[in-house]
Amino acid sequence: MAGSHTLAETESQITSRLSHMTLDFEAMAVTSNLFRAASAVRNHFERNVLAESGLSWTAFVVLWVTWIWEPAETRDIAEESGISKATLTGVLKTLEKMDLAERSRSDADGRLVLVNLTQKGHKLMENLFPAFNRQEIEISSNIPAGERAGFADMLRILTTYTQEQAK
Amino acid sequence: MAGSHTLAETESQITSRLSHMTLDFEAMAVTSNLFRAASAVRNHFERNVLAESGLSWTAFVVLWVTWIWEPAETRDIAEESGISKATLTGVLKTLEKMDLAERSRSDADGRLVLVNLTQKGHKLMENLFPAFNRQEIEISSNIPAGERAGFADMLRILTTYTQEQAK
DNA sequence: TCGAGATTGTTCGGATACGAATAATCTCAG
DNA sequence: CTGAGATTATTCGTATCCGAACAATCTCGA
Repeated sequence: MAGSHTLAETESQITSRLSHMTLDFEAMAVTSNLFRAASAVRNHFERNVLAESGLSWTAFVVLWVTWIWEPAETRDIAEESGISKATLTGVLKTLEKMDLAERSRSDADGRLVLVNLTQKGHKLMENLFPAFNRQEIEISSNIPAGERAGFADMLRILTTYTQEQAK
Repeated sequence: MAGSHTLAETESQITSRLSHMTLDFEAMAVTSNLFRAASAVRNHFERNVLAESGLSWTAFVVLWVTWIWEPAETRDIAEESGISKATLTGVLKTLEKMDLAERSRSDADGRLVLVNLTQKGHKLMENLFPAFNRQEIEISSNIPAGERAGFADMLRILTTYTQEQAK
């Protein structure tokens, strides 16, 4: 959502379309900006950090989660990555094809599948993750230092609330 | 990214994996929470507002943008919706199949395609959008009223910065 | 006028995304 | 010990999603 129209233009258009209604533009800005920001930041990472490694955003997140919790169970990876198990199966296929991760059956529970990074996968993450964090610092630097924690808190509040509603 | 692990657990794991590096966890929290929040809020909308209409998130956004700027040029819809032109072609096919939108060639410029909502599309949006805004208000109410505008501002700052970098 | 270059929407190939159905495995009450 | 029910990863069908290649159309200098 990287619109070329200004906020004022958009509000004006919306008002003319729904002039008979009362709308909360501030609430609209909160969610609208949330999606625009997430999309823009994600594209930024894909272009500036992930592009050269040939990883998609999701593939990187899966690789990252696996790297942190290795050996990781697929159900946990899916949960932590925010994707369905069905999607994860496909992403793991891609990562195996790239020789970055590998699957193995759990001895303790035959239903479970454990995921590990290959040596190539480890090497990649040891370079990629610091590069990622450098970009995170660069991006965060646009928010006043004193407000960063509060900003992160508000984001977490939104996450918690919407997830709570899901139950 | 809706993890079951606590922030402290994750930080501890990361530190043990990259103990030889200095990482900025606050910057990490900013971007990480941004994606979690966007994902959670989007899922919330899909379940609570979009599910009954059978619209995907993207299909709704495209419909919304078209509705506001109608008749809308596809290049603008793609830009405003944050998707590629290739993706838009597919989504428009879906919307046409659902009899919610329709395409037509521009008389002034034969390369352009103009998009309009059908009567059914208008009717849907006139019900859907207010319902959407009600949810936006509900979600935003979790952020103190005095901080909402500042929060939206910070999100916009992130969007502007990362898009600026793209040039 | 005309044609090289720019712009636009579509197609194509491949990856991501999910819900539902499925097969394999485990649990645990009886 | 056993089998009904629960849990897990995969497969299947369908819809996104994107970059690259493409065809149609427009622009504008010579």
